[in-house]
Amino acid sequence: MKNPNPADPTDPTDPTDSTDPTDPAAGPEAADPADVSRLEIPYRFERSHSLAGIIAAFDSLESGVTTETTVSVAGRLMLRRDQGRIAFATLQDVTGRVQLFATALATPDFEQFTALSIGDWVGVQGVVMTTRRGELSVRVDGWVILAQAQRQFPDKWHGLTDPDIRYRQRYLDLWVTEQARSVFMRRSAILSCVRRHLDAQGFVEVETPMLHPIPGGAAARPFVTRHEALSTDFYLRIAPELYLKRLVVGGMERVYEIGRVFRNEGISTRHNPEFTMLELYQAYADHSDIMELTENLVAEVASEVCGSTTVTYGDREIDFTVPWRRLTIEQAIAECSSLQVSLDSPTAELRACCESLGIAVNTSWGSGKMLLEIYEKTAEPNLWGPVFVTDYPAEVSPLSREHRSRAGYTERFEAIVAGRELCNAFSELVDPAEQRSRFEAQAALRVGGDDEAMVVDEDYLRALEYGLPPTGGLGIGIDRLVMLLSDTHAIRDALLFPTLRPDPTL
RNA sequence: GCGCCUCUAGCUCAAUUCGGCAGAGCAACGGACUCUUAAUCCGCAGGUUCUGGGUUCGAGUCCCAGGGGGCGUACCA
Repeated sequence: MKNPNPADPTDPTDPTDSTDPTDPAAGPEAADPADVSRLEIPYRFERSHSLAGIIAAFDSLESGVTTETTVSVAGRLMLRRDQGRIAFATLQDVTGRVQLFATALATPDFEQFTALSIGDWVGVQGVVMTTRRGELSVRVDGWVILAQAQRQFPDKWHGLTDPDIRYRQRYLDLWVTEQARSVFMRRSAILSCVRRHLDAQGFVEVETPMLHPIPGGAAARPFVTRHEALSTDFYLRIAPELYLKRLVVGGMERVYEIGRVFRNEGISTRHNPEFTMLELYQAYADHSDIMELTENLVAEVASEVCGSTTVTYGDREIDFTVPWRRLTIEQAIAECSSLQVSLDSPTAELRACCESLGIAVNTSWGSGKMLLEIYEKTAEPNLWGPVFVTDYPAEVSPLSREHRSRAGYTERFEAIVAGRELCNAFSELVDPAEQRSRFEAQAALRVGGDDEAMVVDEDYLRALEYGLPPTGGLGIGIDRLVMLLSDTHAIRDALLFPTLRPDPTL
């Protein structure tokens, strides 16, 4: 540490030099010895321990012990208990809280220390000790102010409850809402765990464009933006899928991307206009391989991040232990509603079924779309899971390969957990001619007014014509995974800065 | 987008069915206090009651319009 005593009286930059109230030459401006705003802010501070690190290292210290170990710590002052000639304060950093113990004898500029405000950032250096009551503390043998809180912090006990302030001023929420801190630390742990597992299996992380000349890879309304130099509109990507499969054509046999995708659709407890998607593609694999990969990945992440493959979600438990259950769409419908329907059912029967469920049937819908709607209405919200729902109709799966033994179906599956889709995956459609006709069917829907239908991507078709080997692909909504593994029920609680209407008062 | 609910001090909340002087705790500020744990005690200050209209002798409260947020719903992952 360059400057072991931040308040060293021999240090020419010591801020206390300029705040001597007895110095008549200082004039009226030097009136208040406790005015912290006059202290100089250093350019760096060398820290020896995080606060959790202090707790871990001195866990078993008995009451009333003063060690000979000097540490330096930093964080925000969150509580202060002045006691005359001594003072206690609670220092907090992202890892935890430790008490500071200051005395008029041991602490330089004691008066200024007790004038610190709640929320001020301080760096403290001193010996580790326990108080008579046994509270692990750092004695303030030296200290510097690292930043002033010029605005008042929220109530030290109640914190923030207004969701609007919590999301708009996340920088405050993170200090006063313990749960918010833990969710975001866990989110970070989940992401690094996912990457570690995929890397270990030989997957390569890649980055593909976010500005797409043609929106593709999903059915969603895109955001449009403009590149001035090229005089061209671009779309913010709604999925990286088609670029990742181009990379498999290019010989990158196992690729994944974790990144933001953008969909110009509604905001709800489960939807944010920008969200994080994991997509991966594995050459030579089919949907069964991807199912195994998915359940193993999620179970391992749960185990490492939550300590168990069984986690609590709301008032129930989710057991991610492998293998997960598998159900075809028809089986899922039958189990949840006792309706017996499939692609083989007469169209009139499917239509009647939709109408009795209150689903407004569009004339452009085929049997596949009606079957999917029936599934989404009757089964999906009632499946607790985790369960793989398989064999989606080709009509609603324009990028999936036909089922090897069931005509009209594809080798596509979704994992359903807590009544919601966690992932979407399939044996990839590799036949360029078939892909062209699926795109054209989508384009026809688009002409019919469906502005979420896909458009023909000629370059992607050209790539397929060079040859895409058998490939399995997977997309996982990372935000939803974070929600499931952190027991949060609104996506904005899993996002540091959820999309909000701009504050009209700013 | 639609429906319902909500907005009071920096923060958390009060303000008597059905309209009658806008208040408390914490924080801040001044003071006391050598082992506190949301420290305690004394004192002081703090308001465009989201905004704009209206009804009324009188509006935080009732009505209308607008704004922010929440929940549900639709699209969607």
